[in-house]
Amino acid sequence: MLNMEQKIKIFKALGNETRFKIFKNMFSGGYACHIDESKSKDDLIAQATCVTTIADNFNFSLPTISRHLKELRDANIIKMTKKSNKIYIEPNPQIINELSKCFTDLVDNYDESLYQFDNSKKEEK
Amino acid sequence: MLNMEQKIKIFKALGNETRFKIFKNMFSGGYACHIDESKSKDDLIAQATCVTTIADNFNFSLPTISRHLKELRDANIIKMTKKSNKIYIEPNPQIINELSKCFTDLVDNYDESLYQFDNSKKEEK
DNA sequence: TCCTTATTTAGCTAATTTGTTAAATTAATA
DNA sequence: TATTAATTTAACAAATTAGCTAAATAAGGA
Repeated sequence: MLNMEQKIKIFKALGNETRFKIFKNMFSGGYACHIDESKSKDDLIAQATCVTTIADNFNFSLPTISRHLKELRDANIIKMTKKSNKIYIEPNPQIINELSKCFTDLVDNYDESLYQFDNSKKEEK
Repeated sequence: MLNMEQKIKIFKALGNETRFKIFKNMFSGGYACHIDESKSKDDLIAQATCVTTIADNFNFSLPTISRHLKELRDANIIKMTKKSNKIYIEPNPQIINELSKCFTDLVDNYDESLYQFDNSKKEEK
């Protein structure tokens, strides 16, 4: 389960246009490429991409993108794995699933709290 | 459907501790109170709370909380309704449901894109 | 070993955010 | 009508964020 601090970190990370785009592209396969042909195609690392590849998609300097990636990593949204002199980046779907669950829980609890005041609404569920 | 700009606005809004707490309390009923006894109990406005009540829960000045609430409203996370000289505040569960759906969609799409590389994983679903 | 590639760190500036208090606005109430 | 209550706006300061370039680090290849 995510604690409040972790959730806020995730929101902060995704509340910036550049980081949000990286995140989105990451998950929708925008950067995905099979870099290491010697590796099996189900090897996530081989499919993932590196800092420079991501930076090429933006008009910002490499160090700037590097720092954005660090923030996404600190928020646990992406995983970064060093392999030789490159860093391979993968999304972390688990954390997004958890976050999604937090939201639905919150709304479900809210719906329930409304029923305390109004029993007629129970039928709508 | 939420566009990118709207999503980023929501993340930015929730990426601040004070605003996150307001949001959380809002949904978990922390501030909920039946203010207007003359109104039906299923009247959301009557159950909602006002700016000063929320500010009482924080060690920040009223204008500061007022501005935080404005940001939550601009992100469509809460609704603010003026009634006489008070502003009644309710959460907007719809937007949170939508956001939650965006996340699950993203993860689902990501999972699918993985299956393109590895058919053996399809059974796990 | 020297050069190249990939990435991060350091040091800096500009922009944005977050807080403050004081003043303005709006509506209810005495 | 004068006062009080609820809220926002304005003007400002401090902290944080987001960008840059230059330098440092780490690994691979000639």
